[in-house]
Amino acid sequence: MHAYRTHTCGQLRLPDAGETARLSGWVHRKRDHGQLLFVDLRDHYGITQCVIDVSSPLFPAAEALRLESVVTVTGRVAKRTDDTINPNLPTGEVELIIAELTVQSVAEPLPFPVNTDAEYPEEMRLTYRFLDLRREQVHANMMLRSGVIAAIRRRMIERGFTEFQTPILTADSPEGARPYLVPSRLHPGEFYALPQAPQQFKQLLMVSGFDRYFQIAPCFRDEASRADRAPGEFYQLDFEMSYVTQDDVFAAIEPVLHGVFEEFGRGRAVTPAPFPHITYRDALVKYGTDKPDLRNPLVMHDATEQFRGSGFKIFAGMIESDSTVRVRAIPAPGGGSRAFCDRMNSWAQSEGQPGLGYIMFRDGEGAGPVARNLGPERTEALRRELGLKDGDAVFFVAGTPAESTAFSAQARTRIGTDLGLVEEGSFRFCWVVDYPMYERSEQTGQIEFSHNPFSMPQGGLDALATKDPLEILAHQYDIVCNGVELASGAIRNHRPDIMYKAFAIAGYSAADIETRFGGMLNAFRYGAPPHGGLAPGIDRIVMLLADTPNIREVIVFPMNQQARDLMMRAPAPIPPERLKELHIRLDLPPPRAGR
RNA sequence: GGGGGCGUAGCUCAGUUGGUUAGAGCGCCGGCCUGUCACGCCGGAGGCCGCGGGUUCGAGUCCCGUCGCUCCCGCCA
Repeated sequence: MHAYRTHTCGQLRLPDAGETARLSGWVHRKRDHGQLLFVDLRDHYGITQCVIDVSSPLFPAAEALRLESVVTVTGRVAKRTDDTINPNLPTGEVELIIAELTVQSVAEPLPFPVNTDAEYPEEMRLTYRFLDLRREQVHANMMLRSGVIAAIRRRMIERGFTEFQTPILTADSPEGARPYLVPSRLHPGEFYALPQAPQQFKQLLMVSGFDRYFQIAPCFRDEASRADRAPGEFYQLDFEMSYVTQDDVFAAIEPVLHGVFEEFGRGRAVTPAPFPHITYRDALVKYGTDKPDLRNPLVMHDATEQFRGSGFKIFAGMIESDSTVRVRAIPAPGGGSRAFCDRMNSWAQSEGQPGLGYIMFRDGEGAGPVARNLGPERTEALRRELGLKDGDAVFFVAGTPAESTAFSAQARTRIGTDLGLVEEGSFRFCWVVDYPMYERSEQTGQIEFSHNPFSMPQGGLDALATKDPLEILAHQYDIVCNGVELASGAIRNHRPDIMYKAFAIAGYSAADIETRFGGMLNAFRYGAPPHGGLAPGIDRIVMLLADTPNIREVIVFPMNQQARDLMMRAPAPIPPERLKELHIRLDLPPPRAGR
């Protein structure tokens, strides 16, 4: 008989009754009846009830077992009597009668229980991640993640993509986030950088003629974390294609994402391909964000013209004094009660807003202070434009884009949620397209790239030469699911002449470009195919499928919010002799010292 | 860098307008229990109330500072 097991803890069934079996696993739970003891033994595959009574010489040893100790038990598989079957357990029709018992590893008292789904402080969970990972939900999340990655890989290969491993130790490419730097022992004073994304490598692979590349790619960024953004490192499904238009990229990835979400979505509805397209500009008007959650059916309208010169002096005055002010109307079907409107208004005030204006529709006309001041004609025009009826309401958010766009998005979410309009149990995808190539920095007032400097501007060199930079759109797109930005991508700029011009507009000299992107730019001088791609975030995909807002629930060994690995204790100081070998001396005091 | 929330037993939490000896559930230790499956019953141990300072006759509670965790803004093409 095998030293450790003949079956897993999830394997035994009624037909095995009468056989002798050996199981190994963790003591999940014990139920001690004094002269009769049940031990639930758990491994990766499941739980099997083992039983022993006082007639056995092993009984005292079994009674003394600690939760989470690792044991091997051998014995006869017995059919349970009808009244003791556990229908909640796949192995619940049988139990193992313990005849031999070996403790392989003793567990000390646990810092927190493993056999519950209760919530525990993250600090504790991360410090003892190996215990946390034994818990059912977290364990299942990691299996989900592994399955998703395997399915992605299979589907990409089926579609003719080739997987490559691009370098981890590479050059700093200072166009985006702060990189992690790695000192070079062989080259004093010089540093490698960890890639923020394999961006330049994947473009170089297109220039190298491989046509279709992908990688489950680790990416490193030394930036602050968020609940949905891991600090330090994360993974992307990075891919790139040659001789493609934007629509070709969409058509290539939609079936992969749709298929993966169908495969792992446990019956939740998935937007059928082709996914809808929304321009960046439209998204801001209709949803107040470029990450719209389409499960919420509410679509905002620009109501600026209805308020211009109207009797509702607050908005009319704002519109008059600042030409960028917009009034957004958020329809609220079924929201036409005083109680609901007051509640939304109080909520807006609790968010630091002056309030949330509204019109209620009843008896064929608008009610409330806004309607009174606006007058029946404009009110009726609004009602018709928004398709509202008696019992409905419309809310208004006014202001410049900078001060009101984000709040309008919050209000749309709040109103849709409170009215119970948000669809549940579904994945709603869309493409957000036509991002602006440039924007004006709010801090410096300078023109800068709004999204990705590698994007091809729509209209090419001609557009760069003739148009107002702020009017130029890029072949740049995002894919959004349920309000989560899953990926950004672009048709790339593969023409050195257009690159020089594009960077010049953002204030970079030719020498800057040579320094920063010289490797890739040089490659473009020897025949570069038009190409483009996308990079969906693996962690975000698994978060959506696992239905968790916290990215650490889908990463096997995550760091905490301060980018510390509490289990492995990283980062950590380095002994002086190691630093010396790396030609590094720590001269500067820590930022907080000496206060 | 900035803002919000939290910090009481190993864990989850309660703790009144500031008032005697800071509680409960789970876990741990001991006892009882032969059909449970979150087994049940009885008992016990376990606390610098994050840390420092202040107000007060008296602080878990109020004030100031600080540290830690977390969420958000900045940041993340």
